[in-house]
Amino acid sequence: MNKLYITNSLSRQKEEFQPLNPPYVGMYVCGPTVSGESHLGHARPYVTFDVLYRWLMHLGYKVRYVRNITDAGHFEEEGREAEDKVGKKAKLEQLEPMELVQKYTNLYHDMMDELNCLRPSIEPTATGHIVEQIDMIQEIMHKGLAYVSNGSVYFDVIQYAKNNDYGRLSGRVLDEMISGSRDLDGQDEKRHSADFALWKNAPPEHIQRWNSPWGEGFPGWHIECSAMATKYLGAQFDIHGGGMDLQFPHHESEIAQSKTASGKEPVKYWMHNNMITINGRKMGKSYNNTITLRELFFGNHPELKQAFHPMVVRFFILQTQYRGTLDFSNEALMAAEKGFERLINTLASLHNLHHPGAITQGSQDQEFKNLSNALVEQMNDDLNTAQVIATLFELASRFNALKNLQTPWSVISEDIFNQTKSTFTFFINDILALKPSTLAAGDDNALDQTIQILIELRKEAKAKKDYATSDAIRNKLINAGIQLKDEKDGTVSWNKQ
RNA sequence: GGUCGGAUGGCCGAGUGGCUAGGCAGAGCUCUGCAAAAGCUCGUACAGCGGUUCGAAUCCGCUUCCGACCUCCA
Repeated sequence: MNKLYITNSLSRQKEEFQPLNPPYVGMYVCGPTVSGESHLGHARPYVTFDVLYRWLMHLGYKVRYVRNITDAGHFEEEGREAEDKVGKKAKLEQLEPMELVQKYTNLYHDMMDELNCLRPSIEPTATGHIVEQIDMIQEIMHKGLAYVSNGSVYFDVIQYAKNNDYGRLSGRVLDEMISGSRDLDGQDEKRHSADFALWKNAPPEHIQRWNSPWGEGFPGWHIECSAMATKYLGAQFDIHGGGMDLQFPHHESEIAQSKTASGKEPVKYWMHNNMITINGRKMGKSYNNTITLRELFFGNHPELKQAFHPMVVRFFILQTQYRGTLDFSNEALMAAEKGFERLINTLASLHNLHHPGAITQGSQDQEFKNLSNALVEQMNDDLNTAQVIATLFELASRFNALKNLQTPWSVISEDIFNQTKSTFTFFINDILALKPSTLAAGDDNALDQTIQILIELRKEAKAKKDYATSDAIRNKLINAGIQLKDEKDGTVSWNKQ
């Protein structure tokens, strides 16, 4: 498979990826609502689409990656107590909305850095695009698919559905949604329960409010993504990503808005990552079962037996293909940690492993080549990072065997070795983007030189068969967090525990 | 209630008709002064019941259980 295939939620099938305007690719991913701290569940889409972003660039595409920051309050509009999340929290904490939003935005950025996610090309904020949102709402009104009610503006889903397939993305049938909808207690300003807000009139106590042709208010839940995606990627773009829980109503409504405004199908490929579960249930605010990324990284949570390094978390996420659910547990994370360390240790030792030369044809050259090729095919097959990692482990075993002289060098030619080594390194460093979690030898020159002195002393003791001294040096270093390893070739390496 | 998706060895997770991923844990072996690391070998799993087929974890039907969405949610 030389071409990239991705599962398009629109067709529910794997489709060959063909950009609208190669080599350019426009990719929009729904970002966080910065009214609270990012939790483990949030990490999944950002890691997933970070890998996609990296892979697309590797394939030679020029990618504009847009990921929004939702800093305008979304609200429980059908609940009795409609409320602005950002506004409410701000009052509780006695903070300015902007201050609160800034705090959580900063935290979010820090966590993304920890997870080694590349920053997007553009990171637009909802509050920074009120004008664009109002413009789009007016365009929709001109098209006759929105109406004003008590200072709010609603999208007329019934009217839209007469000429469009509302429900195509999420596999819903409008009639069933109508019959299955709940009693709304007559508080409804909407003509129909399926309609959704484009603009909401702001009650007096609402902190975030902007002037609009319909009075003071704030934008509806879905309009920001339509407006900002259109602004930065055009009326039609290639990829729109996000969590599966956003498929309906958020993305379905986004399509309706954008399509109404521009007359065009906005997105060619919709991609949705599955949820992270905990004890079999989706991790989410409404379930009160979230573990924030900070808690995870520091081990500050009753559910956690220990802290987990961000790279372990990234590895854990990538061990599953993005469309499957991923169940959190301490045991699963700890297993991931062990595996991750093995892979990273191999990578580190590979850096200093060189082919002895003089072998132009190895008995297993073909196998090494097949494994390298498999990595590419597995990425192209809907980003199957689970298989990629499995293949990397197979390569790791082979490299370790070569390093420890458990396999003769005759199995591999110099060329193939160098190629495979570079592919292996590239996939870990640049595609999966996993960084060593521990300080490798050499990163700290002073420490390394200090330890080299101790290694020398121990070597002298060993030469005199003074094992009491040599073992004492090693054991004391272990207590200090430094592990010495006697390598097969007589050298001694070390790493931090 | 409606719509959709799952059920894989002790655990996590790949795999859409035959070639029985991978990781973690476990057992054994090799290497080693001892460690650590590493390599090799082993366990032969696919919710249940039927069916299609020469052959099914993989296709079809039924049953049981679980989850997601339908309301803010990555």
